[in-house]
Amino acid sequence: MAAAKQIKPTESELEILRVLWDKGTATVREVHEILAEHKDAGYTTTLKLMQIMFEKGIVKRDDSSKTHIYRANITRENTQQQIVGKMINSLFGGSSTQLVMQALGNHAPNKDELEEIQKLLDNLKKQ
Amino acid sequence: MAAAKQIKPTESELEILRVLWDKGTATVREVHEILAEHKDAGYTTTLKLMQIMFEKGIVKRDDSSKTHIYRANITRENTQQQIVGKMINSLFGGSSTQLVMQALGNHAPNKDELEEIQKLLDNLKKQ
DNA sequence: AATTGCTTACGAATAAAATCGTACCAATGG
DNA sequence: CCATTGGTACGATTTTATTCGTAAGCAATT
Repeated sequence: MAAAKQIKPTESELEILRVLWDKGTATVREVHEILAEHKDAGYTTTLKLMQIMFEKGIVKRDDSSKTHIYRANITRENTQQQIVGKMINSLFGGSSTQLVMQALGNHAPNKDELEEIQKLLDNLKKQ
Repeated sequence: MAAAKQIKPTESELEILRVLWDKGTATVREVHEILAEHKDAGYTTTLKLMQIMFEKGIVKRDDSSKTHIYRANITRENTQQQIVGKMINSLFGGSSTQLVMQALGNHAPNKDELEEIQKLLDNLKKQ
């Protein structure tokens, strides 16, 4: 198995990744339009960031036509795992439970979600 | 009520805060000794960071004697909430459930912890 | 009184991230 | 054919975070 990539996207890179994860593929302009709704930075800034991400291997791109088409090269799941893991260690003294309590306490889920969590919990209990 | 502080500690600042949260109060040297176990940076680096944190209001200090005594000026709970909240939005599309599943799935808690989570879950279900 | 050791203060260097201006290229429409 | 439009490339600047060297104060010890 290939060594796990130990890549740590910056805050801005994460914003871009979110768009790519949602859309699957996107051009710089598409990404930029979406980011611009909430953030204000010029087009070339987004472009440059995506170029840097390409150099780092965080995204792939198809440059066969003039307008390049980007896609994420790391999965949402892996990135989540990476970041959550680090946060558990740095903020919750290594206890995932503490994190879970914090998350549930402050952002209560609805009925369906509660059920889902219950199921996972039941599974964990069996082991 | 005073407006909630929207302070975002950096990575290094978080390391220092962890020590202060654990110990309650500490001198620069004490903090530094602990950090130095895992990280390698000079004493004045830690000092400077703590001075900056003081300017930002992240920590308080008692400078009545030569060796200043520091303590955190933001709570662990608030900071956790802040950071977890942001992560839920930026990485999990606003769904705390997704974060919880991720955390539990990859860092399974032990029996006692499972019970604790179960209790919280039961409480949430009642509402 | 001089030396040593521990402290804070603080400017400055370095590193990393984000931003933007400008050049340049290709396709398109007049 | 030329101007316009929309794209990439890329150097330079700005901003933020981190690191450290050096000065200066103070107290204890020689």
